[in-house]
Amino acid sequence: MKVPEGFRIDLARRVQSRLAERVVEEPLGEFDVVVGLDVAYRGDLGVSVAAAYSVREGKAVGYSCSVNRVVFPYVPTLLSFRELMPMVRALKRLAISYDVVMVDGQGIAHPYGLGIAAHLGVVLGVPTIGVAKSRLFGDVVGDRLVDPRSGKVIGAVVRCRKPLYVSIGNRITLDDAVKVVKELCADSSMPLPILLAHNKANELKRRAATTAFDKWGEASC
DNA sequence: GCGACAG
DNA sequence: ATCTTGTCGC
Repeated sequence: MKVPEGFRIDLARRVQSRLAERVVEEPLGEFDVVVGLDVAYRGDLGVSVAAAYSVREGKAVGYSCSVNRVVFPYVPTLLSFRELMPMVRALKRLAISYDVVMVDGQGIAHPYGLGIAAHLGVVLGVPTIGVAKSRLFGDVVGDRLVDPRSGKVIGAVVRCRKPLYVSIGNRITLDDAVKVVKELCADSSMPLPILLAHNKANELKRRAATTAFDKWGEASC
């Protein structure tokens, strides 16, 4: 799949830069329910899942999903244009309320300061954390990710089984983001909420609907 | 021009 | 991310 005809990458950059200015850094405070978001693919179908995990109860307390036609290719730094809508749709279907959302991808550790976790957080005005399995932007200095242009800290390297690149998405501080991730790193390679979403998405994609798509390319699941 | 590059 | 079964090893 190629970038849609007429898509202006230069304008996409400006949108990212402007939305990045809206990222809010503030303490998270008390929290219980953490939602994990992930998307699995099958051909041109994208299956997104929101998994709600209660720290207090120590178990999953709810799931929601959305099946969508993929409309944009994977392009480093433009992941939002491929996965943001599917993720938002799954999250909006979640019945239970939550305190913070963990997204499989970067927060502000992005060349324009707006990885998918920050993008989703700003658009929905909700607290988000970016948790990536690999690095996109920033220099690794000890256990920190530093912006090579400004020298400012934009993320942290947190070790679960393998190193994870954690950065704030919105309405949280890096210290709180790291605290949340560490607290949910059980024994897997990804924090529990994201792992639950990942597994559920892979389970659902095997029987993804081939019918009932609406005009926006979304189907039930 | 060359190298890097979330999922 | 996805295409893909069994298999070698801690």
